[in-house]
Amino acid sequence: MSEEVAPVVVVAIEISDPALADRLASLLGGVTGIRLATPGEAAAVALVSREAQAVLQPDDIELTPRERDVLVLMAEGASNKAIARQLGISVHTAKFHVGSLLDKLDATGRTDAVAHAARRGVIHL
Amino acid sequence: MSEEVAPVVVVAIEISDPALADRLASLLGGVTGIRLATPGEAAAVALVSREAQAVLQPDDIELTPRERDVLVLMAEGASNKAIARQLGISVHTAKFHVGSLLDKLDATGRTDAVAHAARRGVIHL
DNA sequence: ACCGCGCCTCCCCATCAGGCTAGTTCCCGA
DNA sequence: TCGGGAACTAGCCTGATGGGGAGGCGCGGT
Repeated sequence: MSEEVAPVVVVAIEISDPALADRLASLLGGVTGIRLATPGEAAAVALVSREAQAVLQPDDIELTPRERDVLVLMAEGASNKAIARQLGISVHTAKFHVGSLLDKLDATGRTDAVAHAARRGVIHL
Repeated sequence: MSEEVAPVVVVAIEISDPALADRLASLLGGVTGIRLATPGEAAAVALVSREAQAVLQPDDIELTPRERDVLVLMAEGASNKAIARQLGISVHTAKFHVGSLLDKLDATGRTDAVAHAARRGVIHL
């Protein structure tokens, strides 16, 4: 992006455990002198898992079966209309499920929701 | 948001560069929720140098620098307005870049674009 | 000098997205 | 038997999204 005058260390979080990764991200987010690497960005150092995956089980966010259906279709880039058609439901219902998905995944939009879900291991891209 | 009894994450610093290691140690020392591992202690995660790890990016889809910037922001769920603001460009230009991104990534929408990019290793979530 | 391309700006416009309130069934557990 | 949650449907509405065209500026290669 730009030359860094201040010695800010860019840290990439590369941890398989979504919950732990999330926690570290929020923990490090507010530290001055450290910046979390944006996805795809080259980082100076990386945080990697050092222990067998024992810390926390990937806390499966409690999604209803229907929400999972909607989520995978969203990850395919399907619109609400497409979701409705492929699931045999109305667009309103599709939007309903998307809405609660955004809520549960703490996302601001469907793109954010898919990214969050992928990061936290709820789905695989 | 619920407050969980979050255990302190033990972080080991395994970086060959003494200056960088030192700097990270002091930066992380004051972060609540994180404790630096004493030498030999079992740590949940480790900070490692990223330069050693080769950047494996199989098929780099030819994206312009600006498109990469936009893509990264898109992956974080940013709207065109947010992209424009964070990149210091107009919403129109943001839409322009998003448009060519959709084109190059063969996506039907921004969610699809991010999913494609993640799948093809252009970015990692 | 010329062209192509990255990058930027602006316009219009149809559609989509997401938040809102408000219903309906069905089924399970207290 | 009476909730309550899941699943579904619906309307309304504002803002976001994405496709289209039409330019301008700077740079590097031919």
